[in-house]
Amino acid sequence: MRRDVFQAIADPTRRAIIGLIALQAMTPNALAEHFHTSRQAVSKHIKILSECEIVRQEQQGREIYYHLNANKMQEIDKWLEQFRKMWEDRYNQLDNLLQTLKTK
Amino acid sequence: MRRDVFQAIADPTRRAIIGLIALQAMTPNALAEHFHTSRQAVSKHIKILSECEIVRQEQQGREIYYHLNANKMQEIDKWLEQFRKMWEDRYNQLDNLLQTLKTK
DNA sequence: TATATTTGCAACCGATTAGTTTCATAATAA
DNA sequence: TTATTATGAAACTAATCGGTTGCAAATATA
Repeated sequence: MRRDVFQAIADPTRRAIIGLIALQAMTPNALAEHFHTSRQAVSKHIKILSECEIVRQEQQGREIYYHLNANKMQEIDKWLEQFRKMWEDRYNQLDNLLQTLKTK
Repeated sequence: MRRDVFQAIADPTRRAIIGLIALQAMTPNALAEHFHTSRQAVSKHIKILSECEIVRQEQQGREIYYHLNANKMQEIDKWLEQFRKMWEDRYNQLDNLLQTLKTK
């Protein structure tokens, strides 16, 4: 079972879950209300996010609040670092402009 | 067929391909030498990267040089933007420190 | 021309994915 | 105690994924 941040954010539902709990910690039930899938399906997504430490749980009675571990998101940022100079490069900008004109 | 940048970078081989062509445009054959898979398998990865515009091809005779479209990488950076304040937040840093101590 | 090289595509295969339904457990409420 | 509620886990399924082999087309070389 491959379980890393990149595989975790590949799914659009999981990205949405991450976006939601970034604003506010939430329970699985509360999260499920935002999607057109079952509560169990959302729970499976949360499990994947837990396994690669993108979320942390905080038990409160029978409810479990899931928090975002933003530091894990930083791992993706770190990988992007090697390309950052490239998209800021003026030659790359020009190349992009030419490409855009070509497709029009 | 879901085909977006996030799904494209989920596979470690594809991330390696992206890393390689970021340094220098390469042909599929040259790329395949870096992996323990067949040339065709690498070609399939390139196809996926092409379909979501992460790479662009430049034909030269019978060879095809694949270039990185760094601007597409920027899309990921844009998504990360919403979390950037969080991991830079000193409270998040403290939370992370406490979590580290707890697991030791 | 005949041959070798570079590449993409199709068909196939086993493993994984994202969803479902059903069930068990633990905490709260009547 | 007896529901009710919140949750995770198990079993199953259709679709997708990442790999393979074999083949066809186009270009370069002998």
